[in-house]
Formats: sequence, structure tokens, C-alpha cells
Amino acid sequence: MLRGVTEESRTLTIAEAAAATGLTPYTLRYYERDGLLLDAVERASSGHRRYTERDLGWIHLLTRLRATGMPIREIREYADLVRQGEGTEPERMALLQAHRDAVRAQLAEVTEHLAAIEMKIDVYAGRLASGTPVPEAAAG
Amino acid sequence: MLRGVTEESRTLTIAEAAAATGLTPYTLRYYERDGLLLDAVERASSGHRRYTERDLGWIHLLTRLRATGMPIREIREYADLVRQGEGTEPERMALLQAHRDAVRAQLAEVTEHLAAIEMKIDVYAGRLASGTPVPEAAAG
DNA sequence: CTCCACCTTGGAGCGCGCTCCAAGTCAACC
DNA sequence: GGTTGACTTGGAGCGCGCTCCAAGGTGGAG
Repeated sequence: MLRGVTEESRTLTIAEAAAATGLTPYTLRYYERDGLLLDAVERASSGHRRYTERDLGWIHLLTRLRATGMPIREIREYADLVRQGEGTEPERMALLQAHRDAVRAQLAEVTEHLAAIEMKIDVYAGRLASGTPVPEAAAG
Repeated sequence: MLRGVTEESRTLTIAEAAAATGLTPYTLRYYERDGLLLDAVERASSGHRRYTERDLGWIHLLTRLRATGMPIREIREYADLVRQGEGTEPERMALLQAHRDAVRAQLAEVTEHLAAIEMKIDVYAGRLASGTPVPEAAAG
């Protein structure tokens, strides 16, 4: 297909945008419907969506927020603040800081659980190496 | 209520077990129904559940697996292996190792996204300190 | 001009992990 | 003996985040 190879146009179709962001076209439409994007995505004369670099950059940020567990609802709030324009920067920063703190806490918790799981693996490894049967005290 | 204070009985009611594990009674029943526990929980003559130390230890492990993102289905597989008894240790260990690897990968990914989010916060902080308006290039 | 892949929409469906409800049982206390 | 309250069950419901469907329009290749 190779659409958008010409000089003047750097927009992408939804399939291209999906490939570029790692999302599916379904998800991209869903995000737009749900108010997660800054504006409605541009359209070609056919009605097909055309994603700009700015769209992609924003979607990239969205995927970072999603991948760190921020709920859709909260991302929408952030997008709302950005749409409101200048003056909402303190609120935006506060929202991101709150999320950062939540992610840090989550990382710490998961890291702790991981250490316990690794110890359990070590127990299995030792057991298997020595041929010792399962101790009652450590069921599982 | 103070049930279970006597010497011979160290079992807990479902409410006590819930308090001890951080889960709800709903969730504890659900886990049991769904085959996540090693055996059906003991019952008092009234039919009420009585959780033993062994139950609590296992549930504690379940919460670690859940908190690190292991799906219910996979935990059930692990419980199935434990129920099958001796001989399944290599499979159990392999399952835990696969999970450990997934968790490590997840931690790495989240950590990377977190760094990007922190940089974005720094941009806001600098902007707010200097009174500079929002640069177009970094929408949001 | 036809074909076919890709796009559009509103709305339904799904998988997950709980979370809750209704109706009934039981133990303990007054 | 009656009331209270924690417990029991099977099954329904919910919030989240997609994921998909049906019916129809678009546009570049042959």
C-alpha cells in the first residue's frame, strides 16, 4: 500500500498507526471514542482516519500510562486537562506525580513478592538436587 | 467473638481468615470454588469453614502469585500439580520459573515507562518554575 | 469497470476477577 | 424461646479494557 510516502503528507492510516504504536485499530478507535485522544483524529476525504505525528506522540504517552497501570478514566482526566490548555499544568503534574508514586509503590510490592517466589524456586531446586521429598511445612 | 482462643484449636473462621490474608470472605469462597486451594477447607459441625495454618500459608502464596500478575487459571494448574503429589516438582518449578521470568520482564518494562513519566514530570516542573508556556512539541 | 482489501459506524460480546444477592441454617445470648 | 448475626449455597451482576460484528462506503491494482 505504501500510503503517505510523498513529501507533503506524513499522516498514517489506522492500520499504520496501529503497527507504529503496538495497538490494534480496534483499540485506537476505542481510545478516540472514549476521549483519550486530545482531539478527534483528522479524516481523509473518504472519511478514513489519518494519524499525525502529534497523534502518535500522544498515543505513545498513553501506552506508557496504560502499561504502568493507569486506568482509562484517569487518562481521560489528564487528556481533559491538556485540552483545557494553559493554566492546568499544576494539576497535570500533580496527576502524573500521584501516578508515579503509585507505580513506585507497585514496583516495590512486586519486587518483594518476586523475592519470595525466587526463594520458593530455590527450595524446589535444592530439593530436586538432593532428592529430598516435599516438606510438609512448605506445602506447594 | 474470639473464637479459637483455646489451646487445641488454631483454626480461623472465614472472617478471621479474610482479615489475616487481606482478602474478603467472598474472594476466599471464590478461590475455593475455583480450585485454587489444595483441598476443600475443613468445616465445623455447623458447616462453617475453619481455616488451618496450612490453608493460610497456601493462601499467602496465592496472594503473592496474584499480586505479581499470575492468572487464576495458571494458579489452578499449579495447585493441581501440588495435589498430584510427589513427582510433579519439576513441573511446578518450571511453572514458577516461567512466572518469575515474566515478572522480571514486566518489572523492567514498567521501570522503563516510569523513567519516561518521571522525565515528563521534570519537564512540567521546569516549565512551571520558569513560567515558560507549553511547548508544542511535547503536547500534554 | 471490477475486484478486493481496508476503512467506517453503533452497538454487542467477552474474559477476567471478583463482588454481591436471596434464601436459608446455626449458635449464642437475653 | 426468640432475636441477632455470622455463616452457608448457587447463581447473577459488575467494572474494566478491550475485541469483534454487521452492514456498508472507498480507492488503488489489474
